[in-house]
Amino acid sequence: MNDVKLSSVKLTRDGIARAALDLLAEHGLDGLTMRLVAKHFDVQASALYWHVKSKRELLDAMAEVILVAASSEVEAPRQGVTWEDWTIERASRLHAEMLRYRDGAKVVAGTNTAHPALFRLIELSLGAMLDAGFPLDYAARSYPVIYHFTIGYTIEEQARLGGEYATNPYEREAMAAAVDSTRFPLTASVLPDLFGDAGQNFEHGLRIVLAGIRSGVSSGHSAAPGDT
Amino acid sequence: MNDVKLSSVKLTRDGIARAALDLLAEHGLDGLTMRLVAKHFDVQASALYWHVKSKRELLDAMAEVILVAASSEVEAPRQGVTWEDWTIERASRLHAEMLRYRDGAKVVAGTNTAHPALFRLIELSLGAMLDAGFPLDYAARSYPVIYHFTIGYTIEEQARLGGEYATNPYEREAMAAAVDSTRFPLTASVLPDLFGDAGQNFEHGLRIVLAGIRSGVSSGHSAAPGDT
DNA sequence: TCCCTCCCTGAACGACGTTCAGCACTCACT
DNA sequence: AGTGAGTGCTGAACGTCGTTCAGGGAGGGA
Repeated sequence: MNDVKLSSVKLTRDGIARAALDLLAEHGLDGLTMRLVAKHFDVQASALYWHVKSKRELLDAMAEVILVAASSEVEAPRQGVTWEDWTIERASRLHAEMLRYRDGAKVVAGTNTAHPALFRLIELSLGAMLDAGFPLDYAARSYPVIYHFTIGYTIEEQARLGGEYATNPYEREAMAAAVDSTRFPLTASVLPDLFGDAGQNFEHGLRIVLAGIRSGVSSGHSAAPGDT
Repeated sequence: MNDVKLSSVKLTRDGIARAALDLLAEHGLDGLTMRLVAKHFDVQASALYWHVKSKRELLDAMAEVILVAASSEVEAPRQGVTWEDWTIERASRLHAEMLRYRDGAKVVAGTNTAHPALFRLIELSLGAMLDAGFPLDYAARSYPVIYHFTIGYTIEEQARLGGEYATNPYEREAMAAAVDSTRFPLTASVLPDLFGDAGQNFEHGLRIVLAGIRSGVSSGHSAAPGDT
């Protein structure tokens, strides 16, 4: 509704990033301009450059807000909680946190963030995997799979939520019209499952990944050249 | 080297997309402008708008080129070839095709493409999974996991390859300096595995996903409301 | 010959990211 | 009280971007 002059709050790097994330909902990633963010604070666009070096850095700060929100206040799995359940909860939280903002996954994807909260999450995850019986180097090479799947899934999910195009090409009818059901009968019969609006598909994928990790692939095990 | 006036080839939507992909290598996604693409053809930028409705559509066309290149000339797995090996080859090809162009994964991620070659690939994949013994609805909900992981992995991989930042924050030293090895000893000891330049990490992740699919997760099975 | 369609030019528009000189204001230090 | 060094912002400007649009030349069918 009212974007303009909401606050008069002190400008900070973090505050700017949070405001930018809120503006994302209404204007999308393409519509997110420096001037728009500045207007939110009732300020000139150039004022932002005192707190943020560039728009690139602003986007990084936005990604950091999401990632930190998803990883803060995490504790190691309590006794009785399986590694699987604990991990699903962590990944689901990241999923939900990206979903809160339009194009949230695209903001996070491929951005560099070196916040301690993230390393803490990784540390706890590795620890949990060790406790679950995995070798450390196997855990280190397998843990990112969860993250990568989460990112990839959420990007696709948010692309389906639209905004990008005038008429959403992921609409049930549009998809059904695009796929020739005589050439591709299997595909046509399971379109809702493939490009699912089901919502539980994320957890389904997550469980697949975890089961895969659990099943313990033994490919070329080259131990890291460090201490023995 | 020489970007300017290479061709005098007839302008087509497809040709423009291919040229844009080539220009991506040198200029990156941010540096890819309509005027730049136009200059490659020795033409005014506005000339492109006869063949392409907008830059958004150009990006879609670029994604289509990549996806079609990765999925064309695919045949069902030949006898004796396991579903796993066949799938790994398919995913690796997509991975390689995105890797050919800088920011290739970001171009593909979340873009809508309705080319028959893609549906054909999905159809063949579903068929292969049926032959491997999976129920159709399970296959339909699990197959995208492979795609999502591939996208997520490659985005992160290309982000590490840099361009985005002046000094690459993924450099071995930069990362090592960022993580406090007394607070996060596990993380610090396996940094190369986590943010691996190993190269074989992609296949490792792929095998995990496939093992997970094979292991057959049984979560809330809500059969698609269609034919029985 | 005229006309129609196909492609492209050239100029322009508004908006974008970013820079920079300058101005008020705060606050420590003399 | 006076001063000087930051701090945080204004207002104007620069170059570039995506996109639009009137117009024009080339070529083929009538």
